[in-house]
Amino acid sequence: MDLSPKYAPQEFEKEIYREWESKGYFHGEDKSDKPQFSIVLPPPNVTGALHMGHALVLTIQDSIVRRKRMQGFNTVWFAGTDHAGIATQMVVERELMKEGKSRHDLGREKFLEKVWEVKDRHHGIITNQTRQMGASLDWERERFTLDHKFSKAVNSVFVKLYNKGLIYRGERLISWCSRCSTALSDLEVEMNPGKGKLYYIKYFVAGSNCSEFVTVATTRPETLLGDTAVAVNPNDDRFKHLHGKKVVIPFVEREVPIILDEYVDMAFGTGCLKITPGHDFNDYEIGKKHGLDTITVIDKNGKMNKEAVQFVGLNTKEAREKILVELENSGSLDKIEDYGTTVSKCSRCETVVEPLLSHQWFIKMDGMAKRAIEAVKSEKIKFYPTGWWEETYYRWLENIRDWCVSRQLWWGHRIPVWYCNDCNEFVVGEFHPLKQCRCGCQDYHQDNDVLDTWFSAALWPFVAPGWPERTEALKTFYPNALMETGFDIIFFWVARMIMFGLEFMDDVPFKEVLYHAMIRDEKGQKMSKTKGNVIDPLVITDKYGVDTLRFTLASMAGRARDIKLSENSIEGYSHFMNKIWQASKFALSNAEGYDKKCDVSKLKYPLNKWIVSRLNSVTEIVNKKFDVYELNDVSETLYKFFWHEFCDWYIEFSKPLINDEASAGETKYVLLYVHREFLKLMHPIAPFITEKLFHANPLKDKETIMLDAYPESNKSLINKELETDFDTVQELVSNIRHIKSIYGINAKNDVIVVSSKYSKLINDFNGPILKLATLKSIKVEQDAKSVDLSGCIRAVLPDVEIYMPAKKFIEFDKEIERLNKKLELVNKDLCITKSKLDNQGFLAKAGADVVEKEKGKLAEFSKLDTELRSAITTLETFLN
RNA sequence: GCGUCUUUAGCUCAGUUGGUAGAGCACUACCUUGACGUGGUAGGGGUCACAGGUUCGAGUCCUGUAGGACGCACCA
Repeated sequence: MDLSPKYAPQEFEKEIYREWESKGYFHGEDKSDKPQFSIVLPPPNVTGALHMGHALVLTIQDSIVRRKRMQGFNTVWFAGTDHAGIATQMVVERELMKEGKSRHDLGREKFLEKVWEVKDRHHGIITNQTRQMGASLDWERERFTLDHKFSKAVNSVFVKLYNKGLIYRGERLISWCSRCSTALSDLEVEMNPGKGKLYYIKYFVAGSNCSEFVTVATTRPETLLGDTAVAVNPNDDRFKHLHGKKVVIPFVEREVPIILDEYVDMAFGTGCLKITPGHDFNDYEIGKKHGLDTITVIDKNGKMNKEAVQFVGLNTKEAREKILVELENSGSLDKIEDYGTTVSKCSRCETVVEPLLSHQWFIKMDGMAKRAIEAVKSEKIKFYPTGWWEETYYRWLENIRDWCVSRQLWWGHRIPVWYCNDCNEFVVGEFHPLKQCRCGCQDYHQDNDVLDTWFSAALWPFVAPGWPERTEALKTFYPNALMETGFDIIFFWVARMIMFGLEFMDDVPFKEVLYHAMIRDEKGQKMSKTKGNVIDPLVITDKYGVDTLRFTLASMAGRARDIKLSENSIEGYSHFMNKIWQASKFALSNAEGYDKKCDVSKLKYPLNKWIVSRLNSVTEIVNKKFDVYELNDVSETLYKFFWHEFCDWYIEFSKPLINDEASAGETKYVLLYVHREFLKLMHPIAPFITEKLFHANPLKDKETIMLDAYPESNKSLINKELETDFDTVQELVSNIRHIKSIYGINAKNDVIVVSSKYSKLINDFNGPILKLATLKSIKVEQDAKSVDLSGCIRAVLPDVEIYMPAKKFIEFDKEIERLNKKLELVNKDLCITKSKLDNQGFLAKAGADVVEKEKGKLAEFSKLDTELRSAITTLETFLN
């Protein structure tokens, strides 16, 4: 097969993916003798376009999945997309807004038709982009979180929870977004610090004829219309004379009691707190405790309602301004201070949320939360990276509040509750009730609200394989082996999946959870369209190839919480892909004449033994790191091995062997063999380039690399001694290159090496050393006596002395200076080691192996020291 | 306020159970070496935030201080 001169991924990626998918390689079996590996894709929003976050998810999960598949697991990666309630509805509402229309102009049915159209349009986009990333998802099992069967599952869950008493309908204070016009759960509200003011307002004591008053401090004067009490701390002496009295709320002229509650902080503000149970969560609690009325003064559109006397119809901001003016005029406004406060905003649209009293559906969480905590504590579920998220998870679950699951939207799973048209009694059931109501009426209407998107998402691990049907797939693939997701949705999603999994399957939904980092720009800023710092994965893959992006992301997927991504770093990794391409070209163009019967366990040449040993050592590390999901280490290990061992040393050393008939057959085989095995190791992270090159390798042993076996380390092929020896050879070459570089010697020259220990080794590698160190000849001597040292540049490494006759280059003073520098370094090492060994405490308390090691070092450094000194003395005699 | 994490070379980060600090990028010099200039070779560059403590020995363990990030809860 001819390979193009440069790495050009655009030429083969799409075709390879098509081939994989059409041959059904991604599909796992419902029933199989093989062990299962299952994982669900966190379903992307149907309306979203692929961004770097997706690219990271797909890279990590696909890498893990591909390796497991290669390891022989019956592997399924469940594909799906999310209907994403508010987000999707907003997309369509925005489209309508351009025509000056609202969803109410269309009506529920027509509006939903439109949303489905949008869904169908976008679905193809996001799934194709997902394919483009190389994701080996089981598309045959693809689901949509609002498909028919999913709805069945959702209804069934709702009804079961209701029957167990875990779902209830209640009138409560909830966070309301007036823009989205829906209730939100606690998690969908973001608290941001903001600048505000603290207003001090006088409330006159009833019956005092405006002679007596209390001053309350508030950040939201417009809510005073809904005040139903004023609270003071019972221990506060300043207000003892007012206990039992009432004050008059301005404008509405309502008399409300002064109540006593320890909640009030005497030191803050005036020590006097106005209570508005209808528009503040703390006040609501106090109101409940003291049996106060709850008065709502703001409606669902964020406007003042009919309770708001002369302010009816104004929005809250207008109302505040007007109220302040009037308070000022009447002398009731004491003062205004700047005040740093927190503003609660809708996480979706950033509208300020209003606490509102309304009827909603809630799920009781405490019981399920306890089980969910236990599942992690008992390690039925293990978190990766270890030791990071457990605390956060426990804390949230320990303090969990009931989950408000109803949303006043149209797009989503409609709540399976039917109300009698006559008496308003409701029936909870999976289907429209057939029986007549207790009141005798037959007509029902379904609840208008839908469920929080995360309600259905929480069912994903068991609905994906078929629940509520008891399918074979469900039996095989539940619990999932792994859940992989961003830590930002640990509460939204992970915790809830665990709770629902335990509740409905009586088992954890997955055995391990792997959290990945957030992608940021190179400065650590969040990527956002408004900031203009977005790196589009599709632009990147067009330019550098999918494998480049995947490898970059994998290299950065470490334990860190942030990934700072720059195009620069991506470009760097594209060089690695090119390196693989180029080295492959070399290996493959030299394939002709390889020894077909070669057996890697019976190699003749040390160089070939060495690289096979290294391959197996690296394979061991890669597998170990893969097992604990440290993809950054996997990538780094592969990068270093391929570039700095296979290319820099093995390929270079192999050249003389390839040109020698005696060694050519074996060396060519090993070249191809290591190439093929490397491709397999690399395939999970960089699937396309490895598949492409695999087919070009004559040793290819499967129709696709995807289904080939992932390499296992063969320990009998690891030769640590040889690996260490080879380090010495590398050192030798480096030292010679170093001297030559310093003296500017470019020509081939002669070198004498004195070493009793390594003479055989150096002779074994004679040819390659000559080539890499650019030498004419290398002469190996057992001892230095037979060597004429005059005019030699000298280098010393443990058990090896190097002499380079170079009289015409040598500058004796310069050379002495160089060696003295070396000596200084060695002496520093020597000192440290000596002081250790002189230290009685060290000798007494350190482990024997450590002491031995130090002694070895001492011997080595002493020897270097002696040799360097003698070299310097010799040179000095030349000087004099 | 509480919790989790973080501070190592100019930048981005590794650093296993404590045993003399590493990589990539960037930088400097040299090399038009038949796989690759998207390359090669050599090199410079670090009081491991600070202060204590444990230890024969601390980047690594403990305590505190100061930066930084995130999460949770908030005093109206």
